[in-house]
Amino acid sequence: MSDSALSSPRVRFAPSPTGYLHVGGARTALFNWLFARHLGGTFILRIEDTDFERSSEEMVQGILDGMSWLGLSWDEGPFFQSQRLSLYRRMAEQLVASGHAYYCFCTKEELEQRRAQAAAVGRPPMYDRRCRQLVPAESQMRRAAGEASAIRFRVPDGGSTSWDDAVFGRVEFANAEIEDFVLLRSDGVPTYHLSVVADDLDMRLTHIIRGADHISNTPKQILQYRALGAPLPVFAHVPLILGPDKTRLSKRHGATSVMAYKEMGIVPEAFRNFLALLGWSPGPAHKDREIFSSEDLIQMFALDGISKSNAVFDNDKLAWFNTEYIRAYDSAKLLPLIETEWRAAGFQATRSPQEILAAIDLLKPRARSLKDFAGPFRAYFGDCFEFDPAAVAKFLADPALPALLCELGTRYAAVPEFTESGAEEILRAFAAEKGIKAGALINGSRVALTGQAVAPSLFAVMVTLGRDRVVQRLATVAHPQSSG
RNA sequence: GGCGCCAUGGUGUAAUUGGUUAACACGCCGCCCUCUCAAGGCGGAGAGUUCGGGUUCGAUCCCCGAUGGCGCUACCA
Repeated sequence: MSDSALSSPRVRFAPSPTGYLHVGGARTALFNWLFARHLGGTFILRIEDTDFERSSEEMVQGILDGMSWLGLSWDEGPFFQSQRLSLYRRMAEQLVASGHAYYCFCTKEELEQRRAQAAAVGRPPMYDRRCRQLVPAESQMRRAAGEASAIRFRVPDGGSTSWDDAVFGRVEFANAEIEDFVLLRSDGVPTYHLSVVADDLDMRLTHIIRGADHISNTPKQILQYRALGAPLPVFAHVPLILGPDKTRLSKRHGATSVMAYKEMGIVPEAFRNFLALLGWSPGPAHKDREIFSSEDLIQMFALDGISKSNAVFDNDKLAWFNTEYIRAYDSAKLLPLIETEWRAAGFQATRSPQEILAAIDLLKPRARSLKDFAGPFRAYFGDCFEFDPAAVAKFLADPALPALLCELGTRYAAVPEFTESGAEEILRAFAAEKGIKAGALINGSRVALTGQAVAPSLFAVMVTLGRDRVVQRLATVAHPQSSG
């Protein structure tokens, strides 16, 4: 690695648009981004869409959306491999010309058949290298005759290929274990093995930070670097993210695309913070802290903090990060996120901006998700809300209560000033006068005012709602059907 | 099957790189607070570091083996 690699590294995130941005990919992107930002390097986005069958534009958009939701900005790209095919073909031909690759005329069907045979006999299902023997003249003739051919890499017969992984240390593979892999398919489309190194080289990448599922592909790529006489980048393989059952995270574990978490009401910074700490740690100096802003993360991030073992995705921990972030957010910063939820839920806030901000401040300490603001917290932002049947059953079951609440409302209507402490005094005096427990009145009022059994301190709620609304809602409990 | 990688409470991570009763967070349980639910405060359970051998005065840490998990094993990426 050259000095310039350290002073201004170039890294990339290279997803293939065969699915949405999933959490594993998002974390790989995050680590690349943090690494680049930490060192003042360049973060490149490259879309690996050489599998035309499975790639789609919709998925490309989904990946871009996921990236921007997480705040992962890229400096170059997005580049599309589908638009760079000539580069790969040129490199494949160069490899043929230098004797590092050869034309293979075996058809897909033949290969499959031989693989099946090998498996039946218990032999390793590697390509038998039969086209390696072909003399150039014959290859040339068959190609001229229009016979389809792929280009395969000529893997050295003996020895081994190794590298010093920034995460895993020295990793070594015997060349005998590596088959003569296909570089260029017979239709002229490159395989992953070719296009990654062609692009990583062309884009002058200094560090390849990617999932550990690529470890066994790495020697195939290193062999190409060597054949080309090109310097090796630093490889850093990141452990995988597992589901609760410790198998690789997949759809059957539930949400797997990052946008699904957005839709669950997760705040992007919470998700980013959570993701950063999955398989990476800032080290003992920061071991007692877990809430890190992106600036913190950028400042602390280093490859040597990446763990070697796979990590289990823990929804509870993510939920905790989410509550922490929602609570810490300024209500003004929270508002646009909440407005998005309202729009999605078809809810219209009918109160003034100041009232809305005050209500957010009151509610955010007990929000688990942004969704709460468009669901159970509706009553604070408008008059269109529903009564939770369980809450009604729990605190409004006493048939005498509605009339009492209505009367309490008239007391409130009569006082000159409506304050938190004043409202409490009135309620408690009223309870004493009627010979009932204040708690019954308080709990009943809460349901009457918010539709919920759970809410912040009742008198704070009252002040936030404003006297008129309080009086009106206490009165309407007597007629629950006109609650809307 | 072959090859590669990994292994600290249920989960995520620490442990001055061989040196105390293995720490922190999430989750769980209990108590306090209290008008509900969170939050907060206090306390608790939960690992002797997958197992078995070594090396060493001493191993979470080094070595060997076993086991388990994961990854790769395509003209997918």
